Amino acid sequence: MTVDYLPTNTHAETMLEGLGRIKVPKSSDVLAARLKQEILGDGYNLGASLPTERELVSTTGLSRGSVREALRILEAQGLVHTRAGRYGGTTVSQPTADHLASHINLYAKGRSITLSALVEVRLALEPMVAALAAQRRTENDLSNLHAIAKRIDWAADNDLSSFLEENVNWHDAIAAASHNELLRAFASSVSGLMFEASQIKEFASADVRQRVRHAHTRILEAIEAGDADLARRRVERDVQAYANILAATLAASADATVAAKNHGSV
Amino acid sequence: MTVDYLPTNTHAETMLEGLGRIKVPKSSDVLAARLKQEILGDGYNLGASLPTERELVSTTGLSRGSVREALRILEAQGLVHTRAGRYGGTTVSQPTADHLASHINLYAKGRSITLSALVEVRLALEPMVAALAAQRRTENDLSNLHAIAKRIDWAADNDLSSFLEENVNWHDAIAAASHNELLRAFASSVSGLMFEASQIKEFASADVRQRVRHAHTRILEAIEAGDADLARRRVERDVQAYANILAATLAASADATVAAKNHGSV
DNA sequence: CTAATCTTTATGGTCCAACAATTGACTTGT
DNA sequence: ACAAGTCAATTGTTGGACCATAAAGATTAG
Repeated sequence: MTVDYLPTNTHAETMLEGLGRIKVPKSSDVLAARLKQEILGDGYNLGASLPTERELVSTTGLSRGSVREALRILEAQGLVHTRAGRYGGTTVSQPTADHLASHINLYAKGRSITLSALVEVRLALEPMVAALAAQRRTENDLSNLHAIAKRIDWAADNDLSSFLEENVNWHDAIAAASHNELLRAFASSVSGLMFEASQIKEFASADVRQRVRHAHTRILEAIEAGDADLARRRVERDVQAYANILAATLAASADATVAAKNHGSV
Repeated sequence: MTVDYLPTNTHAETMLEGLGRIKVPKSSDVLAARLKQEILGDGYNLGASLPTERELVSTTGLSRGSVREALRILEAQGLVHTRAGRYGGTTVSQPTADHLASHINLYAKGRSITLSALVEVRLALEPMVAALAAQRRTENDLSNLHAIAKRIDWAADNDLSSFLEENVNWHDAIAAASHNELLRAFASSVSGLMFEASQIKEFASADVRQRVRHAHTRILEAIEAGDADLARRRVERDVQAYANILAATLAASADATVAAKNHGSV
């Protein structure tokens, strides 16, 4: 990949005024950007096959290594998927919700987002989620919620770890019932982050667990009844209550952040 | 990278019951995951240098190509940054808000999120953003907002395109004033998506522009006064009004989606 | 002595060529 | 008809070589 550039003429600054630093992009980045453009444009439908690596080599003039690096970039962005073997190759795909959640997690962990900041986001998202869920929940959504509620009831008295885990599933199930994919991705990511934080500190005393179960019951009632406003208010109160307990617990120990601990795979 | 696997013994299914498909991960994925774990763990601080490519080659036993593919993956996730030249190398970095926004955009575009779904998310986020902004805005935040408001006033009567663009800046400035980085990243991404959608369809008649300016004035007043509840209510009304106009416009033309058009660079 | 310039060299960027592993279609045998 | 084996195109991986970049250090000019 040849790039036009001018030799550094230190003396002749008189001309060439408007030139800043000349950045020479990497060939893999250029190819990744071009392919991304074609994928997002109207060139490729979902599941369509991109040219093979060796075809890309011949059409672009780059080496196979550079082509492969470009494809790794696109793969990390969830835009393509590659399969080895004959009739394999690189096909166009959609970024999954897990993909997005993973990037949200990376951002939150990298920035050391505080727990109280997470609560604020949750306070923004979850009431809306519940309201939409009340309007749109299907029978399937409801049976999922009932099943999870049952597991939570069992775990509350037996297994604290799975109690917290099922709690995340609960929130995700409600988010799914909202039938708004973007909202669900946001809400579930935040729930996941809260879950990790809850494992670090030791919330969820027996009393708290009891309150959570009660709140869930009332929220599910509202969603089942299709009462959006009621569901919103109850979730609002629930999250607020959780935030208060959190604040009390944090009163002594300095404000905790979402530490960069373990992470899910992309 | 050697991987233990069993030859496909089609007959002897009697034993080995619980074995599903054995996936053989790519060496670059394995290395990327391991490095990611070390970065997110307590191994590396921000700005710390990873081993050089050639060092990784010798310590991992992989080829340089595989090592570089792993590094491209981490780079696409915003976890590292590489510089060429002596004393260059790979250093640990934080995913930027733009990075996250780019991935959110990819998700939304890939899923063909509807405009009404975007409005729902906005309706969840922006009132909270405004309330927090009212509580926490600094003098700097306010002067930014005033400057943008001025530019919007000018553009409203002259340049429709830059009017819409400054509108995005306005929303981002409020989100910045909330001083909640995660909330800001979410809200700004959604604003950006709405902006693209607004360019496709032709909202923003003269009447709408006038309403927007008036709403902005009243919202800024509330934020400047530090009245969180007032700011929340006014934003709520503003977004709701926008949603209504949108619904009316969409009444005839079938519900539009966020088409996969052009995209910003990661 | 100071400042500009050249040199050095460790590092990432790129290319090439070859072989291994994978996998689904095809062929063959029974 | 079904099972097993063969084939071929494609990604996966490796090794080596060389180029481009950039900052520290050495040299030179004034």
